[in-house]
Amino acid sequence: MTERQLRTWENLQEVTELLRREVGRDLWNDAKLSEAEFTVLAHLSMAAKGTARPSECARAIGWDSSRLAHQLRRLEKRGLVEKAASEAADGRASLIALTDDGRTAYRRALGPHLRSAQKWFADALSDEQVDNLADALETLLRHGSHLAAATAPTAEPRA
Amino acid sequence: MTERQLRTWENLQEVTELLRREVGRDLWNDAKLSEAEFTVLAHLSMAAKGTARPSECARAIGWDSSRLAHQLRRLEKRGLVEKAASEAADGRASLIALTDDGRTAYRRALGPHLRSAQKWFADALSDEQVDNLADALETLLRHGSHLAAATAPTAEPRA
DNA sequence: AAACTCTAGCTGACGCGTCAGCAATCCCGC
DNA sequence: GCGGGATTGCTGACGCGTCAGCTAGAGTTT
Repeated sequence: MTERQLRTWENLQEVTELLRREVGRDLWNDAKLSEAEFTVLAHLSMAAKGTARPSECARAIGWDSSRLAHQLRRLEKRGLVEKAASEAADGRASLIALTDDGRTAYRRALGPHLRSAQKWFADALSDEQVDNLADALETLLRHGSHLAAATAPTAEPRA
Repeated sequence: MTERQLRTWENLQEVTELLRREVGRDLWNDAKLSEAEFTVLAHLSMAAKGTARPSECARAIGWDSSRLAHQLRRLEKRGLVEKAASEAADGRASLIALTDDGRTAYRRALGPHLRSAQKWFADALSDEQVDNLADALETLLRHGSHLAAATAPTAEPRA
């Protein structure tokens, strides 16, 4: 790695840690939600009737099932989510549902959260910078997904 | 925020979470060190004689003192760091020192860690993409520091 | 010197995220 | 039908990071 690449890599870590912390703090101050809680509530709010299966939800937001299960336990403790009876044929399936409190909390959080992202991120960059950043991120994402697929945790077709 | 800005913001979060996880995993597999441990060991390795004051170290790596204290406790438990007698005039000061194990662990981790960063980050991007990314990150960092300074936790000159 | 304030350093509580591992269910080939 | 693998969902352990709050020494004010 060149000096420039290394510096940029370090900068990436520094910037993302800063943004993560500050936007997370804003979200907590504005709406008493963590970023993780917001993410789950957002997905459930999109879903028809505010219900979803854990596995489907996990896939949609890119988490593993364990991470989601832990988060659901915390959300349930806060009363923002509840387990619903699943009518699926599959006996393994369960169903999670947004409570009224959960829906309200999400609705109240959405606006401030977007404003916070704008304040810390969008306000800083020109249109051209956004385009360039988007390009680099897409490249990194493709590259990363490609590499990750090679070490796939999902059953790999035996070579 | 425009649609494009929002998508880029979401992509930024997704990419950085991916890189954080994968590079962290590599570091653990290669050298049995967490990213946080590596960061502290790196700073102490730079320092003359492998010793530093907590406050100075925290400032250098951009952590608050609490975060560093917790990490030092874990590092000490692993025997990679130890408290040294401070000869400073200031009775509050303490001194932390790299142990031999700590220095060895860092030396062994450095190469693989750089290779991992190259694999996940530098290999993906063209020189031009790196330049553009560096530009955007610098802008975000300046913007963020500026905003953070306004909400300064450090004693603000009374208005 | 007493009182105030600032700085250095630490700790406990708590939410987050990874990993290893478990139980139940489903599905497929025999 | 039955045994083996895959999928779904969960849990406990443990390291990380934030916050509130504490002690103690240092510098300043009155």
